Amino acid sequence: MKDVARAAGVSPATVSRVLTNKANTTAEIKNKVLNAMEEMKYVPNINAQSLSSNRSRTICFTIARNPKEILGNSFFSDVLCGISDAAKLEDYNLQFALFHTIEEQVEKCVKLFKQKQVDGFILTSIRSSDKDLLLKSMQEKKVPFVMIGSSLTHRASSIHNDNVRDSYMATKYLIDKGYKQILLLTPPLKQDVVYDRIHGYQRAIEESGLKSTPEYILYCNDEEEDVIRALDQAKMDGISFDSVITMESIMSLSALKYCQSRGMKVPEDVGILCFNNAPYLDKVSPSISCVDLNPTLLGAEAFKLLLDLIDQPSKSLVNKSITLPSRIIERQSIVT
Amino acid sequence: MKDVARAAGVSPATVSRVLTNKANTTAEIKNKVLNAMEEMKYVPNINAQSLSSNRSRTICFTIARNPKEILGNSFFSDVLCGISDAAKLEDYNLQFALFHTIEEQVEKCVKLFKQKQVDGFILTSIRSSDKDLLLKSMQEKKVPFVMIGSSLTHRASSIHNDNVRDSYMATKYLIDKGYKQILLLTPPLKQDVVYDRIHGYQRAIEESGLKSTPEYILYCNDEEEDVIRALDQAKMDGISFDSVITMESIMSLSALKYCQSRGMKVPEDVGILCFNNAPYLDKVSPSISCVDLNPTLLGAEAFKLLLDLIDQPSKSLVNKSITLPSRIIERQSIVT
DNA sequence: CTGAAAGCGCTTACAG
DNA sequence: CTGAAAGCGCTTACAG
Repeated sequence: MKDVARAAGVSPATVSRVLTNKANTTAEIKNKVLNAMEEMKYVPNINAQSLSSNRSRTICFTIARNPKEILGNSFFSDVLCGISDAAKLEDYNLQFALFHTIEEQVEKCVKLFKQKQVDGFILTSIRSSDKDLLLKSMQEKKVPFVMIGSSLTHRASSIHNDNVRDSYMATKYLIDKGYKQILLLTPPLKQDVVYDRIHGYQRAIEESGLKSTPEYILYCNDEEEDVIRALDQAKMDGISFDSVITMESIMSLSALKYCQSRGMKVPEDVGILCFNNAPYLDKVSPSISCVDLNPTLLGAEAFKLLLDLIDQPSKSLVNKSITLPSRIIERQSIVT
Repeated sequence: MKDVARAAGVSPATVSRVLTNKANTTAEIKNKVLNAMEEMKYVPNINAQSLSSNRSRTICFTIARNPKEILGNSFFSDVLCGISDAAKLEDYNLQFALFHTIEEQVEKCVKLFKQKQVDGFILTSIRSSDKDLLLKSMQEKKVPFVMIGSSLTHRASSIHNDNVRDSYMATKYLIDKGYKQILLLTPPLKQDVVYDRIHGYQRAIEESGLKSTPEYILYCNDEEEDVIRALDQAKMDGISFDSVITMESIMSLSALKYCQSRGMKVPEDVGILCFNNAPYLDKVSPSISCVDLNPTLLGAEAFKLLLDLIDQPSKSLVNKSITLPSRIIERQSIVT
């Protein structure tokens, strides 16, 4: 920097000023400095900048619990792409952290912030049971963060889909197609998204004058054998169904496999619909319809919201919450 | 830090020494300092540390070109998990950058390093045509990096599978199962991995006394319609086949769909095998066999190698290259 | 083994 | 609008 200052015939302070683009500077001087920087291929030391300004221009995207599973889910990959592209536009760097326990996450996030290594966080895949601890800790320490997903019990800035509405819409869509006995297949996770979707599903069922029976909600893990077992069990319990909604896209493959192995035709005998788009859904036969949540946009909006929080901490009290639209992608697994 | 020093009754320098764990310190003093840090919940400012020590303890994982496609591939998700866990053990932070063009990547990587924001890079998904520019630029600027994948024409530290051997093994495996007309389905990418696998495939064919015809190597994109079209074209060209190896796991789904729609039974009429494991492969019917490349280990090893490079730059001339084992996961798409 | 001091490369009130 | 100076919070030769 000193060298640039000398080359441009000004003081280091002035170089800093054109760099930060803050105080007004004569166009002439500004150009001289800019040229000098160009010629010398000057690159400012970020650490020095961060130390002085107390800002790192780095945010961190975190995934909690079972990172491997979650990351393999293309939903999160897309979110990550959205964040990355949005961050690039603002010249922010993106850090990435996977956690295996909630305690680890709390500790590390607070530490990263105190260390001034990271200005804020985008939190995702938080279990309901973890939210309490995590959100409270972050808020106490005044760590800026945005959550992907929502919470009934906690006030926090968040970006999310309207899970109740989406699930209502999905269920309604099946009903409109003539399906009457709709199974809801869900992982046994205590997450708000699960509760919300169950709620939306029930609302649609009831509104349509169909009978809402809790037995039609099946809890099972997303491994194939779990899905098959759950469906077999339902059958044995005398539960007949003409369609299935799965909460994870990967579960829909197992549902399809089940139907095919049991001689049920998809979509005529059984319709299949899942949440979240994924690259394999249109490559199986029949291809599987889904509710697309627009994860890339979700990521981009999460970044923008976080930036607002970082820039204007006072506003963080407002806890802005943004709901994004989603849509149904129609494929062969539902009758037309 | 000053406060800690005061509380412990020592100088800041001493605090720094116990922090960096370098110079010898009396156990007694060390404990006093440690206790003081604990009590005050002292967290060192990373930026100051980095500024002084010229080390950021941050590495960056980069994905070049079509990040969305690539990231959705569970291979890279697994690599990322491997890197993340390995980095955590060494208390390193992980930064993440997606690039849309090679020029962008070169510029940004060099900049991040010069800014002292990042100590080194893990490079992946580099096209052969980009390698020249990228590797040369990084080496010229003395930016430490490790490449996932290998290169014939460039000397660089890398972690990779032996693609020739893996492909040879996969082809041999099919031949041993009795398949005689093996189609190789590959994306039209100018990447070493593609060349190597073609080579291994040809070697196995020739060695087994089967005739090696270039028409059995089909180039097509991984979209469903591309795969179907390629297979239809082959058929029209009078190429009959009893098995298919696909280079991308997602392509195997389309190959399966093709066979099923044309009344060919898998695995009896046509066997299917793909490279890279993926969560959906065991959930389709029949489930699809694959060559598992052990991506998590790949990521972990990449990190370790990079760390060596950063710690001992002199050794970077050695360009260590590590080859990891892979294995075939047997599923239903191949006869037993 | 430890302390005082200089230095890392920036930013930003404070004067002018 | 600009410069001189202090300061950000560490590390690390240099003495002792």
